[in-house]
Amino acid sequence: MGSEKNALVCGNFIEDNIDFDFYKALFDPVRSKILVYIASSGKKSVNEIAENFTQDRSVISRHLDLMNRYGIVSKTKINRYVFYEVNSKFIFDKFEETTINLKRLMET
Amino acid sequence: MGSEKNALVCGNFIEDNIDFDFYKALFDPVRSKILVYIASSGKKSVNEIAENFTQDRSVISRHLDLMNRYGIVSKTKINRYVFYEVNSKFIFDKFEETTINLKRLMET
DNA sequence: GCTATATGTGTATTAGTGTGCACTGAAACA
DNA sequence: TGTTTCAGTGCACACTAATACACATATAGC
Repeated sequence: MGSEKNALVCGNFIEDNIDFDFYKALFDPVRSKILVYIASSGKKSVNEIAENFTQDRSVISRHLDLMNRYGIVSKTKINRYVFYEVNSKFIFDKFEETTINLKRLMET
Repeated sequence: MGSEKNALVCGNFIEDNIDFDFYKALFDPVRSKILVYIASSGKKSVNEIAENFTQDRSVISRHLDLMNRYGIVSKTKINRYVFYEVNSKFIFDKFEETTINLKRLMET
C-alpha cells in the first residue's frame, strides 16, 4: 500500500508540477550540445555558436530561439549581433522546484 | 565573470550529470499519461493499461518497455500477465541527484 | 545612398518516432 | 492437443520536428 500511495503521488506530481515544454526543449541532442558550448565558452553570438556545429546557421538560430522562449538561455542584441548566454540559475531552479515538489508529495 | 563561471559549471553539469535518456523517456506526452494512470491506479497489466488509452495495445506495450528500460517503471511477469508499476522512488532520486549536482557545482 | 555583415523567416525535404495491423510466442485451460 | 488469452515483434504508414537553402530584415560602414 505504501508503494501505491507513492505511485499516486507521483502521478499528480507529473500532471501538476512538471514544466513539460521546458524539459522537452532542454532534452534535445542538438540543443543540449549548443547549451554546453555556450556554457563552457560564455556569452556568444549566433555566428560564433554556429561555426562550432555542422548544422546551418539558421538551424542554430531556431534552436537558440526555442531555448530562449523557454528561459533556458537569454539573448542580448548589441548592434547587429545577438548574444546568447545560459540561464544556469533558471535551469537549476526548475530542477530544484521539481525535486522539492516531488519530495514534499512523496513524504505526505 | 560570475555568470560566466555559472555558465561553465552548467555546461559540465549537463554533460556529466544528466541522464538524458531517462529524461527523454519521461517527458513524452503519451508515456507521461501512462505513467499517471499506473501511478494513480497501482500495479496494472498491459491490457488493463491499454484499455484506458486510444492507442493500440502494442503501442502501449512499447511505451511501457521503453520506460522499463530507463527505470521509470518496473515489470513483473505473473503467469500470462505482465504487470507494470511506477518506480516513484527512482524518479524522485534522479531529480534529487540532478538538483544536488547542480547546486554543488553552482556553489563552487 | 549602396554594400557588406549578422540574424531571422518561408518553405520544401528529410529523419526520427509514434502508430496500427497482422503475426508470433507464451501460458492457461478444456 | 486444440483453443483461448495475454504480451511482444515486424513492418508499413503518418505525423512531427530537424534541417538546408533561398530570401528578408536590420544594422554598420563606406
